[in-house]
Amino acid sequence: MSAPTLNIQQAATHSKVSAHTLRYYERIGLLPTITRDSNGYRQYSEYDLGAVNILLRLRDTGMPIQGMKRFAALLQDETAIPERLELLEQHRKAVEERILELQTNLEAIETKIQIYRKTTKGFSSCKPSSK
Amino acid sequence: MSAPTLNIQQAATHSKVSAHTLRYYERIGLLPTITRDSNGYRQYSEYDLGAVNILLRLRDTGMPIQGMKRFAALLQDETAIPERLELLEQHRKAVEERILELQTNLEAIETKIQIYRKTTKGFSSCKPSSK
DNA sequence: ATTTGACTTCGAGTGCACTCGAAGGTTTAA
DNA sequence: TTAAACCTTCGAGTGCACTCGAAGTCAAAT
Repeated sequence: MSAPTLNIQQAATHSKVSAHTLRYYERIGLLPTITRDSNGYRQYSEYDLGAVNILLRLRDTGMPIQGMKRFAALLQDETAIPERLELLEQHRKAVEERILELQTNLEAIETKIQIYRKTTKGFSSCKPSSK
Repeated sequence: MSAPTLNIQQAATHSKVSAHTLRYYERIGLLPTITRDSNGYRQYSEYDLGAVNILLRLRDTGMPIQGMKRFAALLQDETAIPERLELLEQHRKAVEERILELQTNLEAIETKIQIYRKTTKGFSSCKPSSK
């Protein structure tokens, strides 16, 4: 058995993005390795799906398209493992900082929630007794 | 002593946003309580700065402008404490989910980092001995 | 008296990341 | 053989959240 390939709709379903987005990513250079069948239809290999997967992880952790392009370029250079590592480690740091920032802001919101809870508690204490 | 007010530049510096953004927020209805001096200059009260602060917390945790508008409207209704509470609690849930999602994606990225580290380790083990 | 600099409104422009739709080619099923 | 259900390219459109700049007003300093 040869390596199975997926068409664009299957790849889209598998990766949880739209086919439109997969075409867009390819045309801006994020996915340079997608091959075509005799009709010009895209064929997504296991490798391609892996590339889509990591790119979406980067996107979903806030990396802008420009950063994703840099990583995609490094994926094309098999000797660029240290550079990939550096990019990912820098990004990991950025994401960790982003999580901390979210947690800080979340705490401020929770403080506000507590204040509002006390306010409504004050009102509810005026409710008539059960008797 | 009367309540001190800040001009737009001071408010911007204090809140870490641009004066442009403060005017934008006001004109889209996020800040309906800003008063003006005799020249039409904006005066930011303590209350206004508090409103800006919570709105920015909401923004920085991913709430879209539409949601911020809803909260700003509730701030105008002093009887709407339970509604404010509900909005903030829903948002808190959304932020907690976002943090979990970030952590999941971060783990996937860290797995990739580990793989790359092993690859480079393989190469570095070919280094000549110190003797 | 005039220059500096901070403020005002208003509408237009920017950057990002898609998202869509038109026009056309191919395979599949009725 | 013709209709449906895919796929293709291409350029244009969308939504979001600002961001900017022009034209004008006003107060303080030179």
